[in-house]
Amino acid sequence: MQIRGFNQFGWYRGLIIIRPMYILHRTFFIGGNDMKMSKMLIPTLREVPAEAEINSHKLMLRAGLMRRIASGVYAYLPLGFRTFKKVEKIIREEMDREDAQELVMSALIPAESYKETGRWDIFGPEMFRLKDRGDRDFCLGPTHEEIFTQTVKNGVKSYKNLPMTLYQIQTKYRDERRPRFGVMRCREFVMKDAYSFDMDEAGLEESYQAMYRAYSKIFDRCQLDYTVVEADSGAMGGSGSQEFMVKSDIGEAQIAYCDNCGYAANDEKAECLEPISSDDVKLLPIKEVKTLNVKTIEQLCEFFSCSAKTFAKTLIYKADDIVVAAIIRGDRELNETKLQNHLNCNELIMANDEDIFNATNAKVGFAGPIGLSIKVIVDLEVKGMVNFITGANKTDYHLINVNINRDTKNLEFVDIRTIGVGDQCPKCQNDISIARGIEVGHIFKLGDKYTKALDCTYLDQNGKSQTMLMGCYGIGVGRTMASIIEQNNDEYGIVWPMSVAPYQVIIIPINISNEVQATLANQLYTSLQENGVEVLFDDRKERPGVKFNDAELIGIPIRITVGKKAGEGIVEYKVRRTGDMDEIAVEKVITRVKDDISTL
RNA sequence: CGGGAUGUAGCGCAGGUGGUAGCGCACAUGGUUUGGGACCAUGGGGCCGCAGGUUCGAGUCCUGUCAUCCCGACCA
Repeated sequence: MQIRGFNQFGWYRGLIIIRPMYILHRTFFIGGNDMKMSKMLIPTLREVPAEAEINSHKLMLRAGLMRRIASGVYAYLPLGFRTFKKVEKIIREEMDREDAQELVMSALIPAESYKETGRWDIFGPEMFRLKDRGDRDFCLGPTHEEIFTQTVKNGVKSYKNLPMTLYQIQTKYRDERRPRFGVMRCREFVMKDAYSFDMDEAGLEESYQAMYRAYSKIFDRCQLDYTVVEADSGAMGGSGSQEFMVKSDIGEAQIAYCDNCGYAANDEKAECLEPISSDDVKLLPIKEVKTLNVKTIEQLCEFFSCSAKTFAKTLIYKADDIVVAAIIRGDRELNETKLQNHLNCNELIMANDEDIFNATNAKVGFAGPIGLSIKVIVDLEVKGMVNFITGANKTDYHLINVNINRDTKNLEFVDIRTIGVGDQCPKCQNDISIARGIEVGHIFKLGDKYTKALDCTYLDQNGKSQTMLMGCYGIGVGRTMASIIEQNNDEYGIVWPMSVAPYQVIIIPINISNEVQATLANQLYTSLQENGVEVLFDDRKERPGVKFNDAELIGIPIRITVGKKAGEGIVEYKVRRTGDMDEIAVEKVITRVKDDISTL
């Protein structure tokens, strides 16, 4: 199927016009010429706006990098936009190095594109939807698998053109239920998304590894401390995916990692091993116990005066309208991703009171594995539990001394719990550690999920039609920028790595009204600019303290102060990150700056 | 979507029991200052989120609504 206005020549013509404008703007013009602070929009704040909670968000507002437009929608101000463009530039360079081709798709997308793969419905309320004047459905693109696949389908016919990786750096729209933490999780955000198209598995693997290399270099160049973790690929299908996680306490994802063997995985994905059961405990006969109004695990612990580990809790879920039961040890957390993958369903929600009553014949709080007629999935760990307590499927009753192998049959045993502290590494059995991370990048082997649905094929050497295999790869640009701040700040403000600093140097004349200082500072400013250094000139009629504080807040790596010794041709040179400070002759500034730019 | 909180000047906040809206910072002008967020004087800036209601009178009381943030649920 062809999208209107999107035929083979249409999109190609579009590229010719749009791409040069876009690239010129974003790649080469990091900024204008006059970098005098007295005329620039850098609205720093002394106090933290009430809207911000985490460090990076507070600092981005205080340093005048951005402002909120609506919940989850932000504007980047001049200083913030410079860093933003630098991150984009790094991404662009590393993508290009791996022979990915840049293009730009539209953000406004007709519904048909998503209807064919079913995602028009699957996305649900997370997709921003709108209609044109002819009442046709459109959306603001949340992600572009369909569009890229269609474009490649129409533009690539032969094995001779493969493999091919395309990417764009473009604004995405997702109507998040709860935007959070400034640009970390927002509703309008810029994403670098790339899509690879290959002939076979081996090719996909190669394209995937190329992106792995590119991503590692990108985050290295941003000086981020990150880990690559195994990620869940269930809902998207495909054969594997990894996330690039920036270690941070404010991260929304939990990572399970092993210091011994290097295993690291998102906790949605991390496997839990089946514990070795000991057989020397005597199995006792089942007994029914009246537990009037004792429903929760806490209440049960108190009632039976024992720990949560002696219970098996039964959770009732609705998987695409089918009611199922999931059983895990009382103190464990159910991993909904694992359960959803096992059930292979689109939607998994906790059942309501009515469904629970119909399924268990009892009020909420008294469900158990024995006598249930619905599908029951039991966590591997429960297999080894001896004489445990569980609901009796009868209001106000529990059963004690239940043993799953003895007392039930035909249940499915699956790993459905979330890994936690005290668990073992699935690879080497050492103790696993848990940390939090911010997902800044995700690489994904999609396989034929989209190419098959959209019939994206090529002709092989034998003239036979084959389905292409696809990978997709995303980086959140704003999120990366915020993560850099999250990992690089101190009590005074941001400490930008040189590679992404909005300016490399800031010149501060102590007293701009002093002619000697003003002249020297101006000369220095001009000669640094002539030498290709990105320099900010604080020519404001402010007291020194104000300028120093602002310079530190906005995090410029090198500060040059022109003060008392201006007459002798001596200035003060300070490195933001280390705090190292010394006085040097003006003539030596250029060399020193160039040196520091290449090493810091 | 459930729970909690907050909306008063650009930012941070104060405004018992109703009586013409204030403070600090920021901003403008003049002056004195100039190596770590100066001081003095003068000045500008407000539909107290919005809409109803009660009242002679509402920032304050009542109802509704919108927005923002936090916790949770959810999630390419």
